[in-house]
Amino acid sequence: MKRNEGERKTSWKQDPEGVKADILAVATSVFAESGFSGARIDEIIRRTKTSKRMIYYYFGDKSGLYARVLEAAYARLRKGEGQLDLQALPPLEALAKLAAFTFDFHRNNPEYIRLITIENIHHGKHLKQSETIPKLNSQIITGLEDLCRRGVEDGTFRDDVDPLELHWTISAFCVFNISNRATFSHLYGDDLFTDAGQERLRARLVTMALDMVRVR
Amino acid sequence: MKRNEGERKTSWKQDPEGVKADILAVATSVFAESGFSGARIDEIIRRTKTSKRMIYYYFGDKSGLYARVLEAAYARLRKGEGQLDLQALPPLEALAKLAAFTFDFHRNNPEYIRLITIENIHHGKHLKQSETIPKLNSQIITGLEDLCRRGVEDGTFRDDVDPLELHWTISAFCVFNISNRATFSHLYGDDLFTDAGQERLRARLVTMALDMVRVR
DNA sequence: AAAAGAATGTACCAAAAGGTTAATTTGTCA
DNA sequence: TGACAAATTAACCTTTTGGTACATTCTTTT
Repeated sequence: MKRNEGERKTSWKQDPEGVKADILAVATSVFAESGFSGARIDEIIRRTKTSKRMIYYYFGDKSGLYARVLEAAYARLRKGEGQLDLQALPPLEALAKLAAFTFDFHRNNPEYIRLITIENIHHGKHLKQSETIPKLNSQIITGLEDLCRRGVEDGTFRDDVDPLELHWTISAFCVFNISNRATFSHLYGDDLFTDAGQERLRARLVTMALDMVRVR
Repeated sequence: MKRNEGERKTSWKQDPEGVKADILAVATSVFAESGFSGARIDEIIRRTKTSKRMIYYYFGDKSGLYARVLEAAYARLRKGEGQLDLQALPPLEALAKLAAFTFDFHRNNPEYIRLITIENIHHGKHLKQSETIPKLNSQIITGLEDLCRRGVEDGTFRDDVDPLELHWTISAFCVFNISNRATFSHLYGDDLFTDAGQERLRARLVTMALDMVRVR
């Protein structure tokens, strides 16, 4: 695949969307792997079919690229949840499904969580530049509000449940599972990160979520 | 305070421990503020009373310095817990105290959590170099094992409680509260991070911890 | 088909950043 | 007290790194 030294690429197709998508995909991996400051523009470009110039042509600078990567990560994270169709289920079942799904989804997509963790290290400064992300995320809260309202109406939920607190708790569980895996497993062993361990943690989360809302 | 240009410091006291402590304290702040790759050696040294050479003299290189910073952070984190004297309380009360204390302690010492989060971004590679940290952390688990044993004996705890899972859950709650604050509060508002909100979250954690172990 | 503009590749640059060299001062011990 | 080791300072060096200048090729429009 490697071209000879000094040989110049003498012909190509214009493909702005393809180039942007290529860069974004690779940048997602590299940023998730090494953090914002640790990621190297040259490393990103090396794994890409295009040239360094294109990053600056389309994304302005390293921060701009990271902001777009983060945006895409949030979009895909919330897109999954949106497809759950929680309205179709009784409230308690819907909550159980949401919690279990979130756990699995984060587990299967650790890159997104890592990007969010990295963003927190940098005090959320790229997030503040985005206009699309806040809209995306309000959906999950309105979804939970809906769920709680239905639960209260049919008598299965207590009436003092805070949807935001519920979301916070589920997120804490699912995010920690990814973001602190390296140190936790090194200090305390792998037991909770085996398939069996993860199933136990997921069951624990579902139990906790249901206990938070259920009438006593 | 600024000395004139070119003026050379012509007299000083030797103070290895003081210099090391100075560097460690400043490096803790700078690493916690900017991450490992984002932190600048020059910035660390600028906030220090000593000169750049001293970092390399005492800590080898940037990674070595970070490893020591992380070590110190873990030590102070666990030291707090060690002073709780949980043996003096009935198991359920002891667990409630531990959970609430951990929540407050992490909240009051966000730098340590940030350092651990940063270490996770870097896949725990500095942690692997440390020999003292694993020993420190095993204490918290043996403490919880003790607690569970006492609880089972006096009939207040179920007999299938996993101390490690308990620790994992408490950590998830307390760590997420710090590590994801920037993005969470930006997306969903500050409500849970006000004093009142934090009290609710702490109460929630205690409830959850007790529910995990209590006989039904 | 010519011109204009968008997209792309290559070579290069200036500054930043981690790290080192060499000299100077302080402390210790025979 | 004088030599030797430890501690410290200031200046310097090398590589890395994000970013840019400029030329070239593709695409569209007139």
